[in-house]
Amino acid sequence: MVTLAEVAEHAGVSASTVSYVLSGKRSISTRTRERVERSIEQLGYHPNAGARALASSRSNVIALMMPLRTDMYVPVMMEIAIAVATSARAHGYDVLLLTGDEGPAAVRRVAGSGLADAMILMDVELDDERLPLLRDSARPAVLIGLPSDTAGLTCVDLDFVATGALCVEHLAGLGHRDIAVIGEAPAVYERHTGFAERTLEGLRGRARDLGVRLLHRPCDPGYGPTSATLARVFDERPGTTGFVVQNESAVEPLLGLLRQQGRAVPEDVSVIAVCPDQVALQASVRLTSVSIPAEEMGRRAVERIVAKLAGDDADDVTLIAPELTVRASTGNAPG
Amino acid sequence: MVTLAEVAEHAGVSASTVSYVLSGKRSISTRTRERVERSIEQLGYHPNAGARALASSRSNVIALMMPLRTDMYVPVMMEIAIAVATSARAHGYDVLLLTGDEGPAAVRRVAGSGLADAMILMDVELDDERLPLLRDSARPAVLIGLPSDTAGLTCVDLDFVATGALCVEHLAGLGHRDIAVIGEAPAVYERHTGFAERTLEGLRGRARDLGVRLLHRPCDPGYGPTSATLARVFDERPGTTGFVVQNESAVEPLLGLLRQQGRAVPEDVSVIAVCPDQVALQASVRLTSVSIPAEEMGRRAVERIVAKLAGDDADDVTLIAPELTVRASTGNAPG
DNA sequence: GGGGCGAGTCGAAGCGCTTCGACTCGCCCC
DNA sequence: GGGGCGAGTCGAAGCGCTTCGACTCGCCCC
Repeated sequence: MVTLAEVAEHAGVSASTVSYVLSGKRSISTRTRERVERSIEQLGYHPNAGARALASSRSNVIALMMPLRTDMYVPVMMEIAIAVATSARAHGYDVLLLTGDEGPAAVRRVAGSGLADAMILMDVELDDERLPLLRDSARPAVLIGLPSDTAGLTCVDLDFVATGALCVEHLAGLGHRDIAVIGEAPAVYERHTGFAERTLEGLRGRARDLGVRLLHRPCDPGYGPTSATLARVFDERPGTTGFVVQNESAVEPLLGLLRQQGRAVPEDVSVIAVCPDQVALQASVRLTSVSIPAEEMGRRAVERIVAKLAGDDADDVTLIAPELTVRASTGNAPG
Repeated sequence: MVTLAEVAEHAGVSASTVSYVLSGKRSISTRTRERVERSIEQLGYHPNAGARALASSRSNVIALMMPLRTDMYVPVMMEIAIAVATSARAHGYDVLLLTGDEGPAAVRRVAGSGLADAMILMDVELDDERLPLLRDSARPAVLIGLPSDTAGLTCVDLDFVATGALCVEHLAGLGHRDIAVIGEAPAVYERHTGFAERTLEGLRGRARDLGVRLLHRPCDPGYGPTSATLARVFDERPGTTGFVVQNESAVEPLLGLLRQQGRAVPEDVSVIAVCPDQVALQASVRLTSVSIPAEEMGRRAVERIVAKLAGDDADDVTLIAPELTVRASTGNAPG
């Protein structure tokens, strides 16, 4: 391993000068800077991360806490993770991958050891057990998701309440009076996952405002559960003409089942999904959807973290406004 | 931040004694050890990661290089990543998340800076540009995937050649003489991704041996491309009765399309998939499949890395034998 | 009863950086 | 012409650990 001292010797300057060339914290003459840069290049020098962290008390690492479970929104999680990693690198940070199963202990460990300067948390529950620790911690944190009480926290999320409202509005505007919601797996609601609860809140609120009947049914992933859920819906509300789907793995099964039952989309039944654009476009009917801006969520979270590490200590909630794209799966209610 | 020196003072011992309690590298009396452990507990001490890395030249971090692209096997990638993170923690390591877009530069940076002690690489191409660097590097590395030339490298992968062979064998054994392969996206083959090419090799080889006709068609993700690919297949080979699907996003569309065409599965057409068990079980027909053991791949990669970090410097290739599970989507060829 | 040995503990050095204070030197200004 | 100032550079200290050598002490053995 090449050290800074070796670079200094090679360039004929002191170690501190090399350090200042690297950090730019003091002015260096062009002549010296170029000489040092040439030595760095020639020797293939990379600053030792541990030494740098120890001396500066900055690791230049951001921890990302991902859910361990893979029962929901896998592509969204993955896209967020990749966006976080990519944006972090663009700001000079690396990303440490933590899984949610370590829980609060991971927060303590990472904060205490200086492994990371800050953390980003995904899969936030309404009353998440990691929150008290984050509020106390000296290290900045950003949540991707929204707990019940956001006081003292910085959050980035899609505005899922508005998302739910938007879906009902769109369907109601087309004349649908009986709307069914195919939701996430029951387990997702049982642990009070923020986005699922908030979407429901938005759906119900607007349905009430507009005098539309709303039936919500959680749905385990896959064809079988979707089929059972659909049967139950038509059993309880035979007049259902509008569907809101917030469950990626139910999308294609639902479309296939409706086709089999001879219900045309959108002539007989309208379907709107809350999902990434990619899913909406790859389905067998091009879906009207509210997109989940995973890349933007990851990127914005990193931007907030970087700002906080640079001294901005405001806590705030960034809600991304939902965008509804009308495609081929929604139309006027029949009759 | 609490330091080791503060723990030492609190416990009334020297700093080195605390260090030896932590590492267990020298014997410590039970009395002293318990006193130190109590102080650590009471003060909430966490060793500083940077200082530890600097002094020991070990970061206890494993770098995981993931593909940036999300055009294939997202759930598999995600499951591997989670398995790597979980197993790494079980062995006392943390995981640094790198994306593939930094390429060889990332390998140099991580190795040179001591950010990580070792690395795991995913999404390996047959002639991957990162390989020469890995062969030279002093730091251990494990590939999840298989390049053309494995000399000087340690790899873990499903035996995709055997996987391909197994699929053809199963269908041929049921009397199918015309088999079509719905493959990954064209881009996956264009960049010579190891697993895709190897599966094809296995499929073709065994088809030749058994005198079965094989038609391979790459397929972009989604319903539209699957539909077009299927039409092309039946156009070129109207007698096709067996399908091998190695493309997760084509599975449900394919089943739906066959149903629409009035082709019963498995009475008229047999379908076998190469995919995680979860996908096979959630499809509209319970699929006969060769499973992709993502969790095992991630775990084994970590085990090999940990062994190498402990001094085992053997290079070897771990090929996981494929397992075929017969479910409801394959049966005797018609007629 | 003295020598040797292992268990247990300590002190100091060193890992490779950053950063602070101090120094030199040339220029500009009154 | 002397004082002040900013640009440019250096040396030393210090960040919080690990690890090596050395020391003490009690026990066991011949």
